[in-house]
Amino acid sequence: MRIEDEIKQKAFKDPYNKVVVNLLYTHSYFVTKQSALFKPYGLSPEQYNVMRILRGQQGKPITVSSIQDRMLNKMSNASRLVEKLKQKGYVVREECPSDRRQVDIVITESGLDILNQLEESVYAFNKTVVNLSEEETIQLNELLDKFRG
Amino acid sequence: MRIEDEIKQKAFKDPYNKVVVNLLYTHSYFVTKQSALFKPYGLSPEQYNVMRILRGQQGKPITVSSIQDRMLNKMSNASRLVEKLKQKGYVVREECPSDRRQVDIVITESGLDILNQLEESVYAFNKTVVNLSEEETIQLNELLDKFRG
DNA sequence: ATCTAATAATTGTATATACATAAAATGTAA
DNA sequence: TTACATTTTATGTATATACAATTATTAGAT
Repeated sequence: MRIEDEIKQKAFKDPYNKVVVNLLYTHSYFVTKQSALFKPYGLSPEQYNVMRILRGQQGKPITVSSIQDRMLNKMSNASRLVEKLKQKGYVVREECPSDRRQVDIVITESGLDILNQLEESVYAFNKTVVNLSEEETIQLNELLDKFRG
Repeated sequence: MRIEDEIKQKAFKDPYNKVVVNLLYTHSYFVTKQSALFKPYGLSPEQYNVMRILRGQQGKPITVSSIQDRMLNKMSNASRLVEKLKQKGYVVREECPSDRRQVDIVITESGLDILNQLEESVYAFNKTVVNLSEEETIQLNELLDKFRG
């Protein structure tokens, strides 16, 4: 459905102003659907994402600021998010030996378990929710990459 | 820059899983930049959007629930957002005569003023921040529209 | 060695979001 | 009319976000 019809707006000034609204609206559409996926596990989407970052380390510790760098939402608070994951037992936090300012984070077995449990349903959900052919999806990826300059 | 490099992830399972991350990441990239635009005016992006919805009514009142329908973020709280705009003097709220459950909202002169002041810089910002040609932008709009099924 | 600046993480605070519930008004059926 | 469900808005609450400030540590300059 055209974005103009969805939000009942007559027209946009130009494609640039339209695409900005389209990005915001499509994001909201997606995260609203996605939230149901994570809710049963007591994880927020960004918490899931951080767990994936940690798993990608394959046992190697990663500091809080490196997590922050890789997070999808740069403005969120890695320190507090990690604290939430620690409370659930999904990560451990330990002082970095080489630099005592830093804190090393590692995912636990329990964290890996929950990630594996979630993984298949996340993959299936993503494929289902994106109403595009594979070629269109590749094209959309290219345009989004270029969008950010 | 490719999303894999930006978030330092090696690869994605398939284009669908990649495009989901790309959408979230690009959204965050955009709203982070955008926030500086609205801050001097004491408005959040969604507050600006609601003011635009109200202006689109051309003086005709609109109910809180109709505003909610047209908001970009469906989960946000139109009632409280309208209250914030009222506190700033940008909207007035009055009981709907035909249905006393409903509340009619109308933008004020002061609200229209601030909107006009913001408009040019928002248009210019949007055109600048989107690093795409006009054709690519049109294509991205089509793909986002289709994305939502 | 000491002073200063820079960095890493945490904490504080105000606002926003997500979601459930409540309160008021209306519509409908008996 | 009464009873009950539905609709519309507002409120309550827990969590998340945005951003400033603080604390602790390290790096670099003199």
